[in-house]
Amino acid sequence: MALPFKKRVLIVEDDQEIRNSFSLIVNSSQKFMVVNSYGNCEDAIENINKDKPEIILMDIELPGMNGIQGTKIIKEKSPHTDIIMVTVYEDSELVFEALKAGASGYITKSANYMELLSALDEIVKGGAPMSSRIARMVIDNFHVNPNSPLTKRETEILQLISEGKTYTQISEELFISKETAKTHIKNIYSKLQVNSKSEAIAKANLEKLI
Amino acid sequence: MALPFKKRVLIVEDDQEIRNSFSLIVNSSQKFMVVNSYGNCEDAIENINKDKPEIILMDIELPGMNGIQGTKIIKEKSPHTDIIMVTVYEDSELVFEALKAGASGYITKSANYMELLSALDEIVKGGAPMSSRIARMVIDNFHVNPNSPLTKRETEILQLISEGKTYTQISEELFISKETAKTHIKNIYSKLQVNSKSEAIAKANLEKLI
DNA sequence: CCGCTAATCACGCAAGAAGTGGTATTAAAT
DNA sequence: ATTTAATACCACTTCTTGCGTGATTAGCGG
Repeated sequence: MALPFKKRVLIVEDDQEIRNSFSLIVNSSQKFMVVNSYGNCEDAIENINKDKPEIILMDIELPGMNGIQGTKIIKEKSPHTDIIMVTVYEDSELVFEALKAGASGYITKSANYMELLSALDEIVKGGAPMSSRIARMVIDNFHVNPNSPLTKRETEILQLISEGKTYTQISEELFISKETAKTHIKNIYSKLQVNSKSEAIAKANLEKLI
Repeated sequence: MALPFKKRVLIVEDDQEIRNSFSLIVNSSQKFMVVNSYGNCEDAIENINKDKPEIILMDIELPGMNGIQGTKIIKEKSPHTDIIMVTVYEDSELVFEALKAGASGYITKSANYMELLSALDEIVKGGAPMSSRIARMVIDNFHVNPNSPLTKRETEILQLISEGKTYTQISEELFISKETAKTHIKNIYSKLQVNSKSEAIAKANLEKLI
């Protein structure tokens, strides 16, 4: 393997021991090299244009700015850097926040030698390394509730509401009168116990009705 | 391994050859057995309570009802059956539709012996087998656009709008006057080129602004 | 220091959209 | 035969939006 083309990896992790152990593992590979490591996001952000990492292993719990906030800022400054979160928690809120912030992978600190390197490989080949549990969490998040209280027509209309359509547009699109659209929407509101379009959308997303 | 505890696998696939080859592979494993295989969803749905599969390998392109529609119906009738889509396409629309319908995995027909069995293993241990590209596609879907045209405050307000809040609620929650909330919302509308809350939500989701 | 942007606050008025509360008919499904 | 889903209309109220205008304060970068 051609040495000059090793992928540049940056580590952001406040625990010195973990930092060292990860560095050793990454550097042991023919394909990767650690360009730098920091104990906080602020330093990493400051030096991002100098370090030019292609991949960052990012802790979430950090002194000062946390890893999720840091991920957002780094992705703004360096959009093509892939970030893998490395954390002890598999808490669903944190996972989704991290993914929204721009993370492309999510592994736990218990990752061993092989798991860490295969996560890096996975990133390089355009994938998204995740533990089984995270993968399932993410996929489950897409699932639409099959036990919706809404009828087919109501769901159809709720869908159009979520696309930002007005009463008039909905009625035109479905070839029904505006009054009928209103009736359906009234029924949707009463079933979902809401009283506005945006509340209906919020509830629909929350309960995965669309 | 205890034979009576083999996991029950059902195959829905219209190509006889693929059906046979998948059957052979699955049956070759100590951990899985093919309980039945069908060339269309209709037959699979009809016999679902008799076959009692724990896992279904489901094709998408099928004569009659397609695999996505079939997945929806099967998940209604048998919520605990895990469904893995097996298809030639990795088209993003189809993938997301399949996941919304209730699929827990997504592999391609080119999957070999090992890939197929490890997908089944992955499902059994509560994961979500996917190819690298699909995993990335799914994760990318979470990423929030870091180049939003909106200011921090406007994003904050857009967030509240998406939660179904009224002008009054927004102003109360942010300790600002109703008039100020209106001003911000007007600015949001002009930046997003929309003219209602629900359109703003739609655009925000589309462009991943929140 | 100056200029810009963001964030805040405020008023008014008209038109249209949305929401509330009824009633009612028809077809399909059970 | 009864219920559910889908359709439609009316009347009335309230909220939202469009358009315009103006002003203050804080913070940032040149």
